[in-house]
Amino acid sequence: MARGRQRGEADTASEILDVAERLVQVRGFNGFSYGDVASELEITTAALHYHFAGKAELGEALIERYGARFADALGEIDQHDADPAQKLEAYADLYLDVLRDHRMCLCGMLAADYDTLPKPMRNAVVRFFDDNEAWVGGVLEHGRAEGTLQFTGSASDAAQMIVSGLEGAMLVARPYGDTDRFQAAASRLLAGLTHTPRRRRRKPASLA
Amino acid sequence: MARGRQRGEADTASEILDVAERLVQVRGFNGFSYGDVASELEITTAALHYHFAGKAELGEALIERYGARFADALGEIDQHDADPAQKLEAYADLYLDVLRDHRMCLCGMLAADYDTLPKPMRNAVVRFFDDNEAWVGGVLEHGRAEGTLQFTGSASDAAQMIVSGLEGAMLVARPYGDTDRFQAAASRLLAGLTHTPRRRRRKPASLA
DNA sequence: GTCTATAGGCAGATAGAC
DNA sequence: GTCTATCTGCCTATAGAC
Repeated sequence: MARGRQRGEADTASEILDVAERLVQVRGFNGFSYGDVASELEITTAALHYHFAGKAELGEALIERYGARFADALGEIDQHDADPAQKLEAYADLYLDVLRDHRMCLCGMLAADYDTLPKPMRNAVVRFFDDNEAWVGGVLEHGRAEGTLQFTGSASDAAQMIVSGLEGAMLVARPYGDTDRFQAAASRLLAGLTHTPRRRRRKPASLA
Repeated sequence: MARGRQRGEADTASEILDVAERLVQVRGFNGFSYGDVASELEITTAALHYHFAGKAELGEALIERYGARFADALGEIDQHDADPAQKLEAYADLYLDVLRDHRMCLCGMLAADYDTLPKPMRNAVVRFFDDNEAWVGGVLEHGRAEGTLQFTGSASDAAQMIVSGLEGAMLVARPYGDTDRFQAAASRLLAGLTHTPRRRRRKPASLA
C-alpha cells in the first residue's frame, strides 16, 4: 500500500510542518531551532534537512500551507454565510480559534520577525495580508452595497483596519492568556461597521 | 568633573540601552545578541556583562526605561491637550513616531516574544499594557462625561481595543514600510469614538 | 570599566553510511 | 529517509589582567 512508514500518522514532511508551525506561532521564527523540531518528532536534524533544505525553506513552506488553509476557511465562510456581518464574525472566529490554541497568527508573528526574515518569507507574509484584506474588503463592499454594513472611506482601508486590529488584539491578548480580551476587542472592531451607535446629544444628521 | 569617560556622549549603560532597544524593536528579543550590541558600540560582550548581568536583566531595564519614557509622554499630553479627542490623536502620534523610526513598539514586539521571555520581563510587558490602557481609559471616561466622545460599554474595554488596535496597526504596517497605512488604521480606530457616523437607511433608534 | 581569553553549549548545515 | 559524525560559527557567560 501507499504508506510504508514506521513512525507517525501522517508523512514526515507534514509532521515537521505541524510542529514547526506551532513553534513559530508560540515562540517566533527566531525562538525555535531545527533541533527543537527534530527532538519533538524524535528524529535528527539531518532528517529535517532532507525534507526542507534549510530553515528559510521550511519557513516558506509554513506560510504557503498556512495561507492555503486560511484561503480554504474563507471559501467555507463564503459558502455557509451569506450575510456580510456574519461573515465578518466568522472571520474573527478564525483568529479566535488560533488564539484558543495559545498561538499567535502565524503571519502576525512573522510580521514581528519581519526584519530578520529571508526575502521569500517576507514576500509571502505580505501576500498573506494582501489576500486577507482583499477578502475582507470584498465582504465590506458587498455589505455596504446591500446596506447592512456602514463605514466611511474605501473598503480596502476599512479592511486593513479590521485585519490589523484583529492581529493586534491577538498580540496583546496572548500575554494575558485571555480569549475574552480578544473577543471584546474583536466585537468592538466589527461593531462600528455592523450597527451605527445610537447617537448621544448630537446635532441631527441633517447637517451632514 | 563628573564625567571622565573616553567614549560616547552619554554613559555606557545608556548607550547599551539605546542600541539594545532599537535592536529589540526591529529584530525582536530573540533576533539580536550581546555580540550585536557590543560590536555596534565597539566594546566587548564582557563589558556588557559588567553593566547588565545578563540578557534578561538588560531586557528588564529596557522595558522599565521605555515604560517611564512613555509615561512621561502621557504626562506631557495631559499638560498640553485638554480635549480628549486631541489627547487620543496625540497618543496615536506616539506610536507613529516609533513607526517612522522603522521600529515596532518595544512592548508590542515583546508581546510577540512573550512565551520565550523570562518571568520578570513578562510581568513588565503586561504592566506596560495595563498602564497604557488605564491612561486611555481615563481619557475615554472624561470624554464621555464631557460629551465629546461616544462609545458603548466600559471605558477600559474601549481602551483595550484602542491600544491593541494601534499595536496591530504598527505590526502590519511595518512589513509594508508604510506609515500612511498606520495612520489610516489609527484614524479609523479613533473615528468611531470622536464622531458618530451618519446613519444609512436604518430603523430609528426607537427600537433600541 | 574595559579588556583578553576561554569555556560550554547550541545554532544551522553537510558528508557519507545504511 | 534516516542515521552518525562532524564542521564552523555564534551564543551567553565568566575569570582574571590592566
